Amino acid sequence: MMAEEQKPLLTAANKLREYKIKNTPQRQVILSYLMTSHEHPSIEMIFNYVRGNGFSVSLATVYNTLQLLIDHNLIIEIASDSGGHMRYDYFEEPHYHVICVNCNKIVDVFDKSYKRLETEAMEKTGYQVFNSQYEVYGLCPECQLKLRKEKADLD
Amino acid sequence: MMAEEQKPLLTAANKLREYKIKNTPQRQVILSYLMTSHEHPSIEMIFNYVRGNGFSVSLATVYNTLQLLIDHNLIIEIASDSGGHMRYDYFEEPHYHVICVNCNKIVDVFDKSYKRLETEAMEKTGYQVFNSQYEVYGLCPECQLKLRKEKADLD
DNA sequence: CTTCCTGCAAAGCCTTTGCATGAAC
DNA sequence: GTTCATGCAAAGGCTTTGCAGGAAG
Repeated sequence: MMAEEQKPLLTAANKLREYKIKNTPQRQVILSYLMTSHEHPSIEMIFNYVRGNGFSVSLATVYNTLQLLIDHNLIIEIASDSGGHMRYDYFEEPHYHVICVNCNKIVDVFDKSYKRLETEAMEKTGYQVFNSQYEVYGLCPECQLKLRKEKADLD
Repeated sequence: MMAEEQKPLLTAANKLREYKIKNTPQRQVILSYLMTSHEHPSIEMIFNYVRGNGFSVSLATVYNTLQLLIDHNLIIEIASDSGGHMRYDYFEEPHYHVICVNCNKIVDVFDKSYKRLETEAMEKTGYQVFNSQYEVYGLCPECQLKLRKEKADLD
């Protein structure tokens, strides 16, 4: 097992140091949650996670911290549409998201080929491109079953 | 010149009829605005546009109408990030968006090759895919100049 | 004639802000 | 010791809701 997986809080602390962001317990917990879970959590999930692990935190701090991490390009914001709540994701390896429109579960696909379009975008528009995001919307396998069953029950 | 370009309100009315959506002046104006302008307007821009053209409308109706059009897959919502305001776009021909992070201008690129990834997403995740969106973030040519000038003025 | 859209105002919710305390470096 | 993060509570802004009147089909 890799050291990083054993001490996520330490890994997060190091990452903060690397980016010259002042280390606080709240920031370490929030970042380590984003780095290790693959839940793409919402603000509320993050807030509950931090408190649930015995750390004090306020919503204001969650908002502040997420904005800070976004500004440093450590994480990205995902518009999860149905429900209208933003979700957050540690973004080291380029990947795209497949989002369930029913339960909002988000799955990663680690294929960065979509990044190739950044060049085309630059050439066709003259924009100086920094970044791009690809998102796919559909129904996850569980929700496909659930909805099929609900429909069957109506018959 | 094509007929559609001459009578945008009529075209919008027909589109509503085609989708079996009850025709009202507000809906016609909103849809025709989205179909003809390439501004990817925000809620507020739509509200002002409708009133500016001599039609009565309330914010509640703008929200209702946009949600209705989204539910019928006539338009899509774009998360324009900086500023946090949603933008709306008539979405007939598949295309992706290049968004200026400084002035929020959104430009279309009509290359649907990104849609090919939907198949991969389906195979890799088991999701039943409906839809996908690709967005590129950068600086538009005008803002590149503006920011370069501002920087020069500091010297 | 029935359905259901509009628009107002109120309610609701999420996010941001200001400021005092206290922690990080 | 200085800087700056935290957290509370209050303010702010956007979006939704309920309901009465009225338009669309």
